[in-house]
Amino acid sequence: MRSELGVSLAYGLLATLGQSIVTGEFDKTGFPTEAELCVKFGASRTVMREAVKMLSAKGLISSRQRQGTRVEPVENWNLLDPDVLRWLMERPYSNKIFLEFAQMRLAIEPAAAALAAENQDRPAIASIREGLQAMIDHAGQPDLALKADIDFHVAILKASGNPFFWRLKPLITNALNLSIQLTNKIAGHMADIQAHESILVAIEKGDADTARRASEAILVESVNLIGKVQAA
Amino acid sequence: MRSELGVSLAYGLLATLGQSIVTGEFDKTGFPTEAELCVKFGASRTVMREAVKMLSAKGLISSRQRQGTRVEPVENWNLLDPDVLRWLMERPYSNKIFLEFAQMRLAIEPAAAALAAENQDRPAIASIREGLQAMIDHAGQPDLALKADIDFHVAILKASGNPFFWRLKPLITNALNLSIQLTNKIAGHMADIQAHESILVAIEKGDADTARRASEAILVESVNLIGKVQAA
DNA sequence: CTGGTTTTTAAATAGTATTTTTTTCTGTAA
DNA sequence: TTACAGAAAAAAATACTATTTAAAAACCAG
Repeated sequence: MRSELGVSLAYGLLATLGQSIVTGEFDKTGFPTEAELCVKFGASRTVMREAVKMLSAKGLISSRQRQGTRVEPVENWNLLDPDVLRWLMERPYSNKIFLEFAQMRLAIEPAAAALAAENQDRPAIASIREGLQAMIDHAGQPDLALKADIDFHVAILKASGNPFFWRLKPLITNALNLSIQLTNKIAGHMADIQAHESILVAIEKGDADTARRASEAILVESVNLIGKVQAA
Repeated sequence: MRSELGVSLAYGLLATLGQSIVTGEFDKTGFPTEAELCVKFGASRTVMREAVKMLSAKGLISSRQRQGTRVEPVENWNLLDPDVLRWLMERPYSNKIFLEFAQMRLAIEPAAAALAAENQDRPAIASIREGLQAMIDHAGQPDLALKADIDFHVAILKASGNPFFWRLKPLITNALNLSIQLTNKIAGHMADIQAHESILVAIEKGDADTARRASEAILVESVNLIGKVQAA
């Protein structure tokens, strides 16, 4: 049996099961046995075991012989996994996690901006500028502007030269897609081009402190905005 | 065939293959085919495929039909995965990654300390104090002091109340084990108890700014120390 | 450049091994 | 005779093996 979406069967099951778990579908009934899952999804045991292994690698479940497979408590879920975070953000009643995510960005991105100013990786800084230019060029087209906004922020992570920051790219890309849409929805809010530009200018000048503060300014604004959305 | 170490066969293979990949063992020869791996490790195809699936979930390899399995470029490896980071830190010539890791801590931990001061989660703050007390009590015993030091830092992440910070626990625990040993080795250096205590006091008082600065002080010191080790 | 061949992973199928819980049995002491 | 402790057996679930078929992509012959 082939999956409908072009992805492999195992990855299709991974997504289906992952979403079910974060929405609490197995909270009461407990997680099914391998055999039950195979029947339910019409997949072979081999494929099902691969999917289960990947879910347990993400911290969502754990399996033990004779005891079966159990959903792990939420605090063991790997929020830093892009899939896990997306599943969580897509489910209903996910307001809190948007705020917590914004708090984490507030720790990461100003530090990355400061490092980028020190690091002076010219090609990487050029892609920050490209992101900003795309934001300006597509100001009227929400989808393209969203993508450009994300590119801008991710390019700063790259320019920091620190692979730990750069590694957050898939996480941030994924989450910003949902996060920016949320803030734009309520207030008719649009990204502040000037604020973004002032980060870039500081990085280009090699002024780490100013870059840090400019990044902080945008993110504090973002945290406040999400707080407002939640109140509404 | 059962594994020697009590871990499951798939997890044993995961570790063996993961370490081989980060030390560059397959750089020249290319990654073996499933069949070759099965022969080499005497495992069944199913188990081998589970291990390969987990490695690809960590970004180290990718598989495509007919093309075989390939080692991904380093920038695709998931450094935020505790296993991947440990494998990288344990291999020779890993100095750079220690510095980069310290830079990331410098972004995260002061922010977590500030949030902890605002959050005032009493039980969590109590465990920070327990960590500090253990550092004092076991000052003469390197192993216990190391563990206490780690407990202290991790407890701050917990006290922040932000699950993204808390999620870094396995990563930080793993990496600090190797990192603190590195800094202690060279200089005959010991953890600075007073500096640690000043973070705790600020958190207890609810003074976010002071907590942030105290945490920064320790980590800047740590970054410098690692820089010195590299010079040596 | 086209169509078949080959290679390699993807998936399915069936069965064995192992572990751990639960139940049942049994022997002994009150 | 009953109660209980401990041992033995059964059962349930995952862990693992072995093999086969399918599909995709590269390769090669014509």
